Amino acid sequence: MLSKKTKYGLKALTYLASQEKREPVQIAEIAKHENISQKFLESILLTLRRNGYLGSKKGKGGGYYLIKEPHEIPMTAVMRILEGPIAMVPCVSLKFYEKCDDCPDEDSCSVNKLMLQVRDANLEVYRNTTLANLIPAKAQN
Amino acid sequence: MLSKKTKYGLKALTYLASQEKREPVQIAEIAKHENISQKFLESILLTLRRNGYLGSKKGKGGGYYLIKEPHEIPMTAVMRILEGPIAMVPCVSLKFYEKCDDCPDEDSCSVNKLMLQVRDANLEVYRNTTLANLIPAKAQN
DNA sequence: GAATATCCTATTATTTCTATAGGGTTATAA
DNA sequence: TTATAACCCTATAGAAATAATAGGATATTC
Repeated sequence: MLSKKTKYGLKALTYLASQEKREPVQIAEIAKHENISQKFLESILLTLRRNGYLGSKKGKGGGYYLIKEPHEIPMTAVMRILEGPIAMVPCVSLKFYEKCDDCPDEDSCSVNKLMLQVRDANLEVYRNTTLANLIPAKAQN
Repeated sequence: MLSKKTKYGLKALTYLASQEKREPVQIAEIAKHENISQKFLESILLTLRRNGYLGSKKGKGGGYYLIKEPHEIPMTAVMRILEGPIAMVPCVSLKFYEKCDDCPDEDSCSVNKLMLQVRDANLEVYRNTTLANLIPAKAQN
């Protein structure tokens, strides 16, 4: 299951990307528009800012805005920041690799074999999709 | 993350599939060979039996065995039985569809759009993989 | 009928996820 | 410089899912 954190983060990013101008958008506005708990969204946006995808401005007229262009934000990055590993098991993870305690030999492990394929299939999608691809047609003009 | 339930189930199925004869294998043997808690494995095998993939025999010389040939057991089925929906969000699930509470319009939802592609990529893998593909080379003779 | 192994239900333990609370800090406008 | 409106940060509690355990019932073999 996709966590709400990731779901909300994606929605917020898309909302920011579909803005005509790259001017700060208040948390409250995003939260209201996307039906998200404001406090929860706050922590999500903070995470995205710390990872270099959002900028923020304090005080009156402040808010969050995209630092990069939507087509420069690949889903691999977003997923890893918000959801964590793309792989379903640590033993096939590129960025979060860990050996399984219970598995003596990865090469002969059926789970490893299957999950390797799944990882590659997912990576293919995430690598070929950027935030720009997620913006609804209506707002793309 | 892949649940342990699914992981253990896959390992058990592979172990059964790699047996030379389709004779009952005891839970204890599978659990020991695959480093799985026996009681936990018991409930997993029971689920697979109830879904028509395993047969069982009680009493001495009893155990579990495959009912179908490995190449007749697609990963789509195994994953749905053990892990649940293949989709990461209910609103793109083929077998477990549910509308999102928070999302007014699926067609314009960026999460929906992305997760649809992810689902299709995963389905492609699971549909083209059967239990037979997971058996280690050593045991395939 | 004794031994063996599955069958079945219920319960507990653990972990992760989601959200909230509440205060603190900082930038901006007037 | 004061009020305002935003961001920043930590802690924690509630809920849900996952993982595992316990104990007895039932069926089969010898």
